[in-house]
Amino acid sequence: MAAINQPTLAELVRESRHRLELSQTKFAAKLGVSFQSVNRWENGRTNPLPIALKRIEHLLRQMGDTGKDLLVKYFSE
Amino acid sequence: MAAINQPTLAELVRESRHRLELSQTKFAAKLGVSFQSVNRWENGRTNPLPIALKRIEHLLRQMGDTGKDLLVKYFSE
DNA sequence: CGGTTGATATAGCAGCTGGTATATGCTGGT
DNA sequence: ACCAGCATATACCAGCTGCTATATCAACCG
Repeated sequence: MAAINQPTLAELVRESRHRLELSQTKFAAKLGVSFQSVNRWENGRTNPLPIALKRIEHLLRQMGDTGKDLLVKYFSE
Repeated sequence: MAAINQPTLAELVRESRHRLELSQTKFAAKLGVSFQSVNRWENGRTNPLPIALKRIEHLLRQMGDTGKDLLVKYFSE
């Protein structure tokens, strides 16, 4: 946990989603949130709640090497 | 997913937590939410967001037989 | 060309969340 | 008896969420 919080939570979300090759709608479904939440995160309008960050971290872990650098960059600690 | 939503989400939360023998604070930490959220859920003041329900379902699945009946009762579908 | 479909962006609003703070009761220790 | 610690309950408020709805744009297709 403990993702960096500035200035790039938006990047984390968008990049994670792109690496999974999912639309905002499908990524949202995978996380268990609404598509609007993902959209707002990516456009910097709101920040993900901690439980959502935890899910994103979990997805990155499941991706193996594909998600490793993002894990290090945003969840190191 | 698709937990029943009435009249007993509060019971689901409290019962799940009790079976894990955790305080509200520790259960909250396990879920990735604040202790206040768990407290509000158990006292019927608010309902868990979908992503939180998903986490609760996940915990119940990890509990094996201990959580089986709750899964059936609240997450059947 | 016009129509449809999928993906994205944005708004408004009721309801939920986390942080901070206060209060109660209970247990264990001095 | 006093008190520190823990678990619980509740309040307030800024920020986030889901829902419903609208709008734009690109790709496809008849």
